[in-house]
Amino acid sequence: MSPASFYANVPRHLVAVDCIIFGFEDGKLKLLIIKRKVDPMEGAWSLVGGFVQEGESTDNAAIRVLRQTTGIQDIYMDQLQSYGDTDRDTGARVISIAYYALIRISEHDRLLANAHGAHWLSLHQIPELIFDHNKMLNDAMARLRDQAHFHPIGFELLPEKFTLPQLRNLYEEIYQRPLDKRNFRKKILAMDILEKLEEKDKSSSKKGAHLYRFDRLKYDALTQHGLVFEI
Amino acid sequence: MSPASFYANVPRHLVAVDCIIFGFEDGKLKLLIIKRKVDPMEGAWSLVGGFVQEGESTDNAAIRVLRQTTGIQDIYMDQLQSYGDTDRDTGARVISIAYYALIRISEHDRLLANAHGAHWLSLHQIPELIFDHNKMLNDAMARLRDQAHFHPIGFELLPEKFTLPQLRNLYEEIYQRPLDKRNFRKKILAMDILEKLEEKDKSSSKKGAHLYRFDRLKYDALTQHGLVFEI
DNA sequence: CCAAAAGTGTTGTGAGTACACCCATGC
DNA sequence: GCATGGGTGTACTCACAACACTTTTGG
Repeated sequence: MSPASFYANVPRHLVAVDCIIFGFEDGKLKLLIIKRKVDPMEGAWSLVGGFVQEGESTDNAAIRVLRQTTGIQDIYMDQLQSYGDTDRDTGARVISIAYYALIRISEHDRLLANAHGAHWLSLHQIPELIFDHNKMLNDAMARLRDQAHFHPIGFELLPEKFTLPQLRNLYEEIYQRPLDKRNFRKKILAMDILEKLEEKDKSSSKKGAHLYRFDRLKYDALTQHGLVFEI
Repeated sequence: MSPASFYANVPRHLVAVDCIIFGFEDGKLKLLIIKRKVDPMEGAWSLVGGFVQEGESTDNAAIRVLRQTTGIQDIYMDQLQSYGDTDRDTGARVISIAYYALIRISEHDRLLANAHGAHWLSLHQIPELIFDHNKMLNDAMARLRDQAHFHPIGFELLPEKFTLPQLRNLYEEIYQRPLDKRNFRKKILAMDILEKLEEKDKSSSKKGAHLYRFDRLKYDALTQHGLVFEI
């Protein structure tokens, strides 16, 4: 059997990527979604998605789709899993590979996203999404919780400089449960991976909270020597 | 834009499934692999795989491919992740969705597998596999370790009746480190999810070890009430 | 009787958790 | 001067880890 004949006559499929994009703003976890512009389900809420092109890796497809649809780029992104039920897309048989992403919401991102018709919605206000997108979101939330537990990915959602109350608030959102203030500080500071800055952020209190910066180099070094991140 | 025109003119792709199939025999974790029968790389070692057919979900494709290639069916199987680099398959651009599976190796399975040209190899003896299959295997091992830690999937690899030394041996293989005999017994028995049988297995000692059975119903019930499996 | 694997308890330690008051400052 | 959120220390509990001897029985 020649190579040509092995790969020939094999059915081909539409392959899409869908992005579950998390952000953190005003103390709330948020999701970026858009109004679908094409039939079927035109006008319904949808994750950001698009088709994998020829000669394009699926990872690159996710990056491209995100940039084209929202103007966002250079962010933390990882594959979630693929969704391959035959009837998941009501318009055609489409196999979709879901990616989840974490971004720092800033005015810049917000403006770009808005210009592209994308919206940040609080996780508690997510409407019915098309197809199996709600399931993708649930799976992504579960993955986010799992990842956050043992990997320092929370910092991908915060500005470069952040306060400990902000950081704790973020993890409370991710885990959906309150965390003790003192124990949280103790644990995160004990890891010795944060750089304490002189500046204070007075935007949320009169006293002001110290700003910190995540020291990735230090984190990498300590990880080499057996440090296990855990929050 | 009509539905037809949205999905038309979108490039289509070959989509494969590849199965990382773990078994446990003679106190060793093993992997089921085959000799590839087609070019390119004919004769090289490969994971069990095949193409997703039209009108077939990817989950079902994995089940079908496994059955057709090895005669094995009705086993624990879960999606790992997809692999979408453009040049991962040297014969054509193929997007592959990897599944990992756990099976109880028995004479029955072994004969079937052999008849289909499949071989069980100890994890320490895995040769170079085609394409990115070694990477898939590594990812699957990592997933297996993660899953085994908090989910009772180890039992999928053991016969219905097993001894505690067998069970401990299995986890030592999965984690690649020795586990304390007493602490292991204490922990697993404390969960109260094993049924102790009267019979003993004398195949590996003169004294004989008690046989146990995993009580899934009890496990499910206890899980409802907050039990967290952990080994 | 002895080799070989199965089975059995206790103790120390470190991490997790619970918990209440003072501090700094803008208004 | 007071309201608001930021910051700090201690004590208890429990799960984990370390560890050595007895039991059973086939040969």
